[in-house]
Amino acid sequence: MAHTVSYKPLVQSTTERPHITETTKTSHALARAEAICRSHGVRLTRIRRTVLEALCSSSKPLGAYELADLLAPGPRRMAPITVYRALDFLIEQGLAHRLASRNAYIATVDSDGTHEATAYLICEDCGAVEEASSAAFTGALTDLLARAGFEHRSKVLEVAGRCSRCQGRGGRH
Amino acid sequence: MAHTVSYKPLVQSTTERPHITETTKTSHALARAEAICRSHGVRLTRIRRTVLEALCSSSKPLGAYELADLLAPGPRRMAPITVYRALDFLIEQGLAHRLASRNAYIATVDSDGTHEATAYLICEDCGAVEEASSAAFTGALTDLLARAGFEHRSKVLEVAGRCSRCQGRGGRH
DNA sequence: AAGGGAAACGTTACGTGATTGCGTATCTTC
DNA sequence: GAAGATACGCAATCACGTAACGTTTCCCTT
Repeated sequence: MAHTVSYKPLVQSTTERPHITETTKTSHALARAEAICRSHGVRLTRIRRTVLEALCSSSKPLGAYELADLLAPGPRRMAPITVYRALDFLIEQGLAHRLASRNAYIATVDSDGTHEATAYLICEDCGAVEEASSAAFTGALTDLLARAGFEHRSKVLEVAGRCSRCQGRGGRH
Repeated sequence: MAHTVSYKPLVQSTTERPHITETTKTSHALARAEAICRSHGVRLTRIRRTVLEALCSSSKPLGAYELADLLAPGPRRMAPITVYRALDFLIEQGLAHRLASRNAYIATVDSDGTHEATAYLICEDCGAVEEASSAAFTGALTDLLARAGFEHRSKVLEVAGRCSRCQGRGGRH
């Protein structure tokens, strides 16, 4: 079956302002993903890879339906379930992350297996998201959980506000 | 117009295991809510109060549609938008909190206006949620944000796992 | 008390995010 | 190359949240 995946280079929509060319970042992340999947004994199929690529090359988190449109534009877009399955896989492997407060997904940047607590800083102006962590923060959170006797499985630390770049640009547009 | 609000005492659904009788907690919270609303110059209407009561007397977070059913059971349940409006109000006043990772809502316990960072510990076994915070945690997060030059507006700090009580009960049921 | 403006609520419909169920294809292993 | 497991296709549906617009209630002023 031919089944061409009409995948586009994912230029940022022209209404956005791309910060940097993300090609390098993307290829790095992909190489890392390949390695991780090999070591985990799981398959990074074409769909999963294209979803990950899309997440990597976007400067902002993407919704599942947005991904569906990006990966197979036009009237016959990818079925939601297909995207969700790919996302579930990527999240399980620690390659992507779900932003619960946004119903959107981003590629994980760090994730070197270091068990650091990561806060996601979501800019409400430009939509960009950056990961932030520190030893003090990780320590304090770990301590907090220990004292509560809580056995954590997943942490969702999301902070909404304005990134430093957008603060410089005066009031909210 | 008669328009009786068929509000029931909100006994927990019998399939759940209520930890304690929450009546005292609820009345305390309601008194506090009244006071806060008076001081803010806003109105704690009947709908808003009943929604808050429901949240207080529940041992686990409630979804908006769950609330709609609780507050007006039967075929003619409360319209979603009504519940959402009440929830928006309660959240604005700091009386309730939205758990983004769960699409559910809980009554705020602390909220003495202290600007502490609060983590919500969500037990995946029993569904209970507890608030946790510490000076170290607040400090570390504040520091993290400052160093990133990030101006925060709202924080979502949710940790999923198993509470101390459920860990005692062996493997996940 | 009458009136006028704002806030709260009712009703309907809709948009988006996410999942269920089931069948088919593809890969892996022996 | 047959069997089992994994991944994907397809359709329908559920769950969460919001838009738009009209009506009621409250509160303040006159």
